[in-house]
Amino acid sequence: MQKIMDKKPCNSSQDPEVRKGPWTMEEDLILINYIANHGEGVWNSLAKAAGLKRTGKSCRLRWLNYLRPDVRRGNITPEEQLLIMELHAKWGNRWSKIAKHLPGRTDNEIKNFWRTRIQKHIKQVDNPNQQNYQPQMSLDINDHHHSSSSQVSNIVEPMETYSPTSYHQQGTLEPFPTQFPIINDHQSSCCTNDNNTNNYWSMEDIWSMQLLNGD
DNA sequence: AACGAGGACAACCGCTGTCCC
DNA sequence: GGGGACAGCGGTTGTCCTCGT
Repeated sequence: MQKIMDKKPCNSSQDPEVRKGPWTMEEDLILINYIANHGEGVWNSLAKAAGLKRTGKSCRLRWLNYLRPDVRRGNITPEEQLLIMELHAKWGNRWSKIAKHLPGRTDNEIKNFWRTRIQKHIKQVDNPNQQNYQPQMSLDINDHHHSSSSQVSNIVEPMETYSPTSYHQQGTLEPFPTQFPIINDHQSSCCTNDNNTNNYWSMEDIWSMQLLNGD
C-alpha cells in the first residue's frame, strides 16, 4: 500500500529541501521546543509546522531515541543485560517489545547493544579457533544470577564455555569491564560545542538550554 | 606523530500494520 | 472492500572515535 510512498527514497531524498544525516543542535532545540509546546504525534505535519527540513520519520526517531527527557543513555547495567538476554531468548529480535521492559531504553539502543556486544560475542564463541581468538568480554551472568530463568541459560550457556578474563579476575559484577565506554562521560566530555559535528553534546546541555529559553 | 582497522552508535531505509475516509 | 496516510519495527549503513602499529 503505502510502499508507494516509501519506495520513493524516503520520499524526501529527491527533495533538496529535506535534510538528512546528523542532527544539529538548532534542529534538536526546534524539535524539543515544538514538542514541549504542542506535544508529539502526527510527525509529518509536526516536522512541517516546526519548520524542520526533516521527514516526520526522522523527527520521530530523533525524539524517541535521543531527545525524550526520560531516555537513559549508556551504562547498560548487568541487570539490564540479563533482562535483555532473557527477553531476547523469549521473543527474539522484538526490540521494541524488549525495550518496553527496560524503562528509558530505546529499541535502537538495545538493538545496537545486542548486535555490537552480544552477537559479536556469540560469533566468537561459535568460532573459537578462528584466528587468535581472544575473549574480550564476559557474559557469564548465570554465575552471578542463579535465579536466572532456564531461557536465559539457554542463550547464555555458550558464553560460559570460555573463561572470562577481567570479569572474574576483578571479581566485579561488571560483565563488560573493558568494553563499555562510559558513554555519559564520553558524551559530556566530547560533546560540548567545540565538536565540529555539532551533533554530540549531552542531553543535560539541551535541556538546560531549553530551560534557559523559558519554554 | 601519523595512519589504518575495528568498534560503537546515530540515523536511514524498506517493509508491515493499523487507522481512516 | 479498497486505497491512502501514517506510525512503528527491524535491518542496514554511515560516521565518528579509539586503539594498536
